[in-house]
Order: sequence, then C-alpha cells, then structure tokens
Amino acid sequence: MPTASVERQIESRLRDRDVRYTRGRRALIGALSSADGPKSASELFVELGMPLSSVYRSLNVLEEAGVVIPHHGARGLTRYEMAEWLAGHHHHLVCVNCGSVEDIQIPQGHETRLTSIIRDVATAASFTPTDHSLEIEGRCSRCA
Amino acid sequence: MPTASVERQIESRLRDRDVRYTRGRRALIGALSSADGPKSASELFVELGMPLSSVYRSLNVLEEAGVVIPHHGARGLTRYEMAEWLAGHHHHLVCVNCGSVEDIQIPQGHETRLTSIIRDVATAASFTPTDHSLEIEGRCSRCA
DNA sequence: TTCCTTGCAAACGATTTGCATTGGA
DNA sequence: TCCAATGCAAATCGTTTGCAAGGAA
Repeated sequence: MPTASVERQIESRLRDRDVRYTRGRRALIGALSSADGPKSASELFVELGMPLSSVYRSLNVLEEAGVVIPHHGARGLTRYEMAEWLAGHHHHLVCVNCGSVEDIQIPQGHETRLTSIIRDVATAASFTPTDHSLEIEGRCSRCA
Repeated sequence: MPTASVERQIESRLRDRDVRYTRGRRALIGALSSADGPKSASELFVELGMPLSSVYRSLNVLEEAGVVIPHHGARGLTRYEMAEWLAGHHHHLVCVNCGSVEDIQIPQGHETRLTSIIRDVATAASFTPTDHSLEIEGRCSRCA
C-alpha cells in the first residue's frame, strides 16, 4: 500500500504519458511499495495471482514510465523496486548465500562523502554520473 | 594476455583444485584479462570462435575456482571479469545508454573512506560484508 | 590409460510476443 | 465508443545438461 502522496505522484506521472493506471498495475505497485527489497516477476505472480505475462508486461510499462526500476541479480533473475524519486535514495545489501537483497539508507554524512567520491572519480574518467548505488555483498543476518 | 605472474597464480590455483588449465580456458583468461571491463559469454563466443556451451562451462569452472567473477547486467546478461585478487579491487561505471561497463580504480584515500562507511552501515544492519562495489550509472564519454 | 574436458544437440527457465478478448477513460 | 490492457499459448533468448568422442596428465 503506497502512501497517498506516492499514489498521487504515480497517477499523475502515468496520466502524463497516456498510460492507464489499472487494477493490475495498482496491485503491482502495492506489492512493491510495501516490500523491503526488490521482487521478481515470479514472486509477484505468486503473491498476486495475476498471469505471468501480465506481470512482465506491466512491469515493463511501469519501468518505461520511470515508476519502478529493475535490479539484475544472480541466475539471471530480475527484481523490481519502486524508483528512487518515489521510495527515496538507498543502497543494497546483497546476500551471497541466499540471494536476498535488502534496501538500506545510509546517514546523510556518509551519503555526502559518497557523493563527493563519485564526483571525483567520474570527472577523472570523463563520465557523467546520473545515479549511483553502493552494493555491499556478504551474509545477511539469517545466513550468517 | 595475462601477466606471467597472474598466469602462474591461476595455474597453481587450478592445480590445487584438480582443474585442468586447457587451451580453451587459457583463451578465455587471455580475453578477460586484456579486457577493460566485463565480457559476456556470447561476446567471448564471437571473439574466440569456441562453442557457446564450452564458453559457459569453462566460465562456470573458472568461477567456482574463484578465478573469474560474474557481473549481472541489463536484459539478464551475465558478464565475466577476472577476480579481484588477480586484477585488483575496482568499481564500475555503467553507461545507461549503451550498457557498457568500465572498470575504475579509485584513490586509496577514497577507498579507505568507502570501507569505513560500509563497515558502519553493515554493522547497523547485522550484515557481514565480504565485498563491495560502487556502481556509478550515467553516460560514458562516447554517449555523453 | 584414466578422467577431465569438449562438442553437439536437446532441454530449461526467464522473459517476450501474437492475437483475440476485455475493460477503462 | 475506442484504443490500451489482458490472458493464453507459442515463440525467444540466455544458459544448462546428457552423452559420446577427444585430450591432458
């Protein structure tokens, strides 16, 4: 269940692009915005009981509209999560054992330091950064 | 063409694990160690003219031996690169336009700062970090 | 010689697509 | 009403695997 504000932002974004905000798409957004990490199409298929092809098609539409973003993981699995302008900037803890991905926020001070490191190295490489993510691999508390 | 030292380290690592260092595997290592970013199985297939299944099988063997590591990217494509103990620790510049991935090293001072940030946030999340990578998305110099 | 490795083709699993039908604005 | 969205099944694409033949130690 997305907050009313997020819900409104999505509605307006989709309307601007002539994309309908249908029952199925609302269900997907609901599942993704209440998750604590990215979810795969097949997880959503099981959770929502909606045809797999519809899950894939709607996720693609929502991705093109910039509402969700894909996260590519082990075994060729793609997991989706809410875009950062809706869910807030965050990083990932990737468990090398069970493959789970957990979202984390980092303290503002750290984020500032990170941004400055990125500006530095991107400039040195003639690269224009638009986004970044710190991927921390290791073992989650369950797999420790 | 890997350096003689890297070559020796790989030989010894594989010997320890009773894995043969064959012509095909040497070709893969040669291609990966002279690349400036990760390569996919199909790119290696085209570049080396070796059967796809052999490319996949050898990459899996080399991955299990800890010689190469997979990098999962857009459209479910897996790209491989030399493991960090052979190629050195580095980060990635991912072009959102052409999908290319470029390896970069960052200055020691920055790396130290990064490590301390990671230790901090992982501890707070009861996560045991084993590795990390800073993924910087944006436009490469060619696509700018 | 003895296994490990290779090649080929068939099998797989995740994702996409064609087409007829349904449904939202 | 009218075109986008959906459901189903078939097609695709990257990747894996069974099995017989070849090659390294």
